[in-house]
Amino acid sequence: MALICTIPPYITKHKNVTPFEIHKFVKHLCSLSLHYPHEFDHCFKSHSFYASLIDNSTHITHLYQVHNQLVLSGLQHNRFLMTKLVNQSSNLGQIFYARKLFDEFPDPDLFMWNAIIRTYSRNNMYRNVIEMYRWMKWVGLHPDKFTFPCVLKACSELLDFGLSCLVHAHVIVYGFGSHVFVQNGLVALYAKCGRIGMARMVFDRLYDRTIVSWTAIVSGYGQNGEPWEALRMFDQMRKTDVKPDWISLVSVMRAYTDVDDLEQGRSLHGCIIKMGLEEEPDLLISLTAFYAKCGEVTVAKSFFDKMKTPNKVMMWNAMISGYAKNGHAEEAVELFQAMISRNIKPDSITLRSAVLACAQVGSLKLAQWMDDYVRKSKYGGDIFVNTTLIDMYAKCGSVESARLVFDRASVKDVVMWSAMIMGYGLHGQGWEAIYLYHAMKQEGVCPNDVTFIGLLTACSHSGLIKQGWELFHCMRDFGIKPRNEHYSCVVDLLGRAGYLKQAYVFILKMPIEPGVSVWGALLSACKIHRCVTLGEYAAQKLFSLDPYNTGHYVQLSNLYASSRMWDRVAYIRVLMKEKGLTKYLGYSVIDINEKLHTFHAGDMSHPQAKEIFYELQRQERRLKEVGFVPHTESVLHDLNYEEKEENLCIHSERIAVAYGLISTAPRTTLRITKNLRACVNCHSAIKLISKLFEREIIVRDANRFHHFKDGLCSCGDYW
DNA sequence: ATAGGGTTAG
Repeated sequence: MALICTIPPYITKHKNVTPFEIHKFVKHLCSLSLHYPHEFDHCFKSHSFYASLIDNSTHITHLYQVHNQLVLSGLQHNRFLMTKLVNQSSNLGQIFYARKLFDEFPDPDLFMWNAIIRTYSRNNMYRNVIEMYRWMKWVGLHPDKFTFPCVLKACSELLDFGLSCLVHAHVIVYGFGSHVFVQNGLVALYAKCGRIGMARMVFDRLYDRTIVSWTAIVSGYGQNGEPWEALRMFDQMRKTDVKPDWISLVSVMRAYTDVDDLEQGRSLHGCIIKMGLEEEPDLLISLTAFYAKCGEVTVAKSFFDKMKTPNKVMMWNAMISGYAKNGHAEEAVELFQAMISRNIKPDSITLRSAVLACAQVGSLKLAQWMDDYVRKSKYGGDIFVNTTLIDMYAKCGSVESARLVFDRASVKDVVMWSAMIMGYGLHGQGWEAIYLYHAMKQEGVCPNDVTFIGLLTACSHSGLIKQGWELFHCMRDFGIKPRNEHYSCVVDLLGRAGYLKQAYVFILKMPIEPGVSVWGALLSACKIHRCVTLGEYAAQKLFSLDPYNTGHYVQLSNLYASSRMWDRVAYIRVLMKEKGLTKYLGYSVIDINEKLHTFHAGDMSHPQAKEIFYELQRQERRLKEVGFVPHTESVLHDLNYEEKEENLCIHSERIAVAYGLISTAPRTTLRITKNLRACVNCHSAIKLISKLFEREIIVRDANRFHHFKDGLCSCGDYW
């Protein structure tokens, strides 16, 4: 037959056949074979003919046809062709069809088993991988060098260390103790299980290290919080003949991201361009994450915009988390909303980053929207997402909502308990934090260093001096070494109670070098208790440790102001000018009708400015009526503010309060976020306003929350 | 005939 002589070489040898042509050809052959069965015998019995058809098929219907034809030709028990069919089903993502073929095959051999195991591995169905592996051993087959890599991958994804050890034992028993592919799998496996030491041991014993081995160890250190070691290994790799490929560079990029080394990362980016790997989509994601995390959000955004497949969740995640981590919280939220409107499904990491961004925006309305979204998604039970939600609500001013999330979470670990404790601490609810700590121990959860930071902060924010002191000493019972954050809480506690000398002695006895937070706490205490000499000493330490932070100069100036040492106040002003330090501009944000309104000191730019200032005057009159005396010294000399605005005596938080009062129904709680510390004068004024106008007012300043109610503040006038 | 490594992050 002329037809058959011309078509088979074309279809079997030419790789660029379109699916349509195959489809048509198979159909054609099948129909012809019904009419001329004998003429086609030689063709339908040729294995290479079928093999080629299978390899070139691009749609499941092609496979159905080939399978039908195999059955007709009595080849349905041919191991070679049936395995090929399973493999190709796997390539086309047809997991269930692959399994059906496997199940129908009477006596599968090792090839067939490997094919079905690989199918599950490629589709991230790791439980099935293990199930098939166990079954395969049960029927008496020995796993080989093709089985183990898939099984090891499955162990590492399931994070089952016990199972991993068992499989490692099998590797040795079946004689693959020094096979490179299998060993590479072991390196990656131990690294993922957090046993980087074991990973390194396996790696060191490898005598033929490929790029895959190096990538496994570099990424292993990266995943285990040792980016410096990861970079050191990469350096070592470069001294060998092994050439980096794009997958290995993903891990190296991540290490540079973690150590925040913009310069080195940039130079690696240069190498990537030279190697012609810049268009590699997944490497582009790593580059985006790198630039975003290092603060170069514009560069990152340009990569993001270059993205070819706009539904790659990881790219969105890299950009959203990058924005969130660099003070571009609003952009992060906008991008998240853009993602949803484009119908791209966020994953749990997207949600974590978006929630983190909401926490930074500080709007309770936005926080509630985010919470609703999470609850409707399939990540409502995700322990990471819920922990971030707790943190978000606490930072947006509603510790009650944070508690609701905490209570509805079915699984709780240390980090979640700590986040809730930290939330209470932020709001000065020390007793709640301590109750929660006891409840946590009752549940059998062991506290860690972060738990104690939360507890000590809670005690210091609520003035629970004795309790804080006791808790600090409890840390030893859990084998936790105090860090600077812990010490600074204790200094704060002692300072609050007026034990300034004791606080100083406590610092001198610290077994580690006291850091910025410790001296900062001492300076604050000196400001409250007007202790100039010790305060100056603390300030000197701060200036040498953290010379470009304006806040320390402001604190020292406030200390001088509190002691009416105006010449010193003026001197600080000169000092700051000499050092070229500019004062931060203070601003306050209030959320009214789901819109954020930002005010600077003396701000006249708001459309309702007239009404606001009328309200402010009304407030001033009422305050004077009840005998309120402004703390003129701190107002006039508070370096938080621009000079001309100081003269106006109208700080941003007061404007926000005034606007809140005229824009909301009586008794509505006002929630305000301020970028700097609260000033003494505004603090006293708002306390009175909360009583006179019967409003609860919650102000988040740079350090903590102030709950104003009935003329009092939750901070107890110490901050 | 079949294989291995990587990326966001409370």
